[in-house]
Amino acid sequence: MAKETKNTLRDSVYSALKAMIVTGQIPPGSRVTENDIAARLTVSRTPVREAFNRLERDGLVTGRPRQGYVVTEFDINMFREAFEIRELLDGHATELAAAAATEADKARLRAMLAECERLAAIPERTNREKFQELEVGIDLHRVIAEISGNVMLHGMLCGILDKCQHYVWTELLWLDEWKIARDEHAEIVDAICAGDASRAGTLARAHVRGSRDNVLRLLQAKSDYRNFLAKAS
Amino acid sequence: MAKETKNTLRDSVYSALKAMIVTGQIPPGSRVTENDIAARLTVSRTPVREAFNRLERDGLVTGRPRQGYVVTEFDINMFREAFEIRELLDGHATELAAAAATEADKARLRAMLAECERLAAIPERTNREKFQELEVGIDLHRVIAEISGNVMLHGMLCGILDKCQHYVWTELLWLDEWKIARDEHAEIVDAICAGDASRAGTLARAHVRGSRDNVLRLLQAKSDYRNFLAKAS
DNA sequence: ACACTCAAAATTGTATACAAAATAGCATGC
DNA sequence: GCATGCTATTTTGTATACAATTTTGAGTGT
Repeated sequence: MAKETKNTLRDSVYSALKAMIVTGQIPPGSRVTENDIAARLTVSRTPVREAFNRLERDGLVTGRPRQGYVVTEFDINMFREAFEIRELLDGHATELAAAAATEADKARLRAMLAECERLAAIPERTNREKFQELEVGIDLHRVIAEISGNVMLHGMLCGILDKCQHYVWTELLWLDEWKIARDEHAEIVDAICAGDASRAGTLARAHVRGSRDNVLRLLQAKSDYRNFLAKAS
Repeated sequence: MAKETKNTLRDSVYSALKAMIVTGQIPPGSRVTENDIAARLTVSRTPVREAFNRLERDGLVTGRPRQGYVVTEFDINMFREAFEIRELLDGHATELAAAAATEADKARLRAMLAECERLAAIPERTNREKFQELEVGIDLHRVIAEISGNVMLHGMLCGILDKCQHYVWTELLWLDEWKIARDEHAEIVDAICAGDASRAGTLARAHVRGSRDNVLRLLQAKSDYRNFLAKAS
């Protein structure tokens, strides 16, 4: 997970809070107070405040003046927007990666695929192992963006993935389209290794659209269910 | 310029600092100390620190622990990256805008074009009026992104434009391709008003590539000149 | 003249104290 | 019983004090 402990408290608090949010330990919609976090991490409020500022800029929490911070809740529309952008950025990054990947890069991607396969092959695996597979699958996209060589593109894509990761986890965990994603990842990596930028990009865009459809279908079902309950009462 | 004075000091400081950086009052590469800014704005260091945190997240300043903040300096490569992303995002946003624009939106765009024309027609205009024209030209892209309806896309594009705006200003001010940009803007707005998403997107992408070429050519010339001087000494 | 060391100054990082505002709870009136 | 208004508590916003670290510069020795 690349859990780097920086030398300043502010960075530690930022990393810790971000991890708690991304992994869903602090669920979306929950109110978070400075004193609370400061006490939990045994630091003063100052570094906590600065961490909140950065998280707000990341879009992971939203804060209104004098009303504190709330872990950002995504609605269906925000997901639609995020995936729309991801299709553009991820597609382009994958094209670039196909043109720029060194042998070491290709080996790295193949290793991540193998790790996914290994985790998928475990019989009667627990949620922990499912989470791990999802995480490696998401990291694959981060690494591809890194290989693209466009640092800004990499940063922006990571930002979007961070914002969605928790939802992707908790939602997709119950879906059974895992093998599809694995196959698509394998195809993308293949195209990159073959240096076929055009094919890699097309595959990546289709993959993002597929993920979007899965997530949106689930969220829509949830929403419909809530409406049904509301009408019934 | 949409100069909104928020109710908290932190936001005011953030806006003020951002404006100073974006307009080049604080030139790129210059070191900025907390005490300095705090004194200039007659506030304590606390809100200044928080503003810095956000600006760092925006990429407008870069800070290393215990070494303070420096206004981010863009090199040629960062511009290449930024324009590469802008081509994707701006192109897509323009496509969306062509499909989503209401009559009020179209009127707004046409008004901005007219304002550009008016500023361009002023005889013997000063730098101030040139700046204004550039600013409206950049704002046009922000507004198009807003009309697209994708809030996240709008936010990301504004972030990129903010980072580049100062450079675009100071560099392009000396170029004479203004009429080209005006004509391209007019064509884009025409396509949007006609509801021709495909054409609007294509035009927008070509326009971004054109801007990129202009900026990169200037920066390259500068860089070559510096190298020439270095070799001569 | 140059390099090196050590101390002093400046600057950031953190904690805490105080002020302002919002929320919550209670009491009062209808 | 419910709504309304006030107070009390909680929580954020800002300022300031202190600690830690980096930078600067003077001074000394070679």
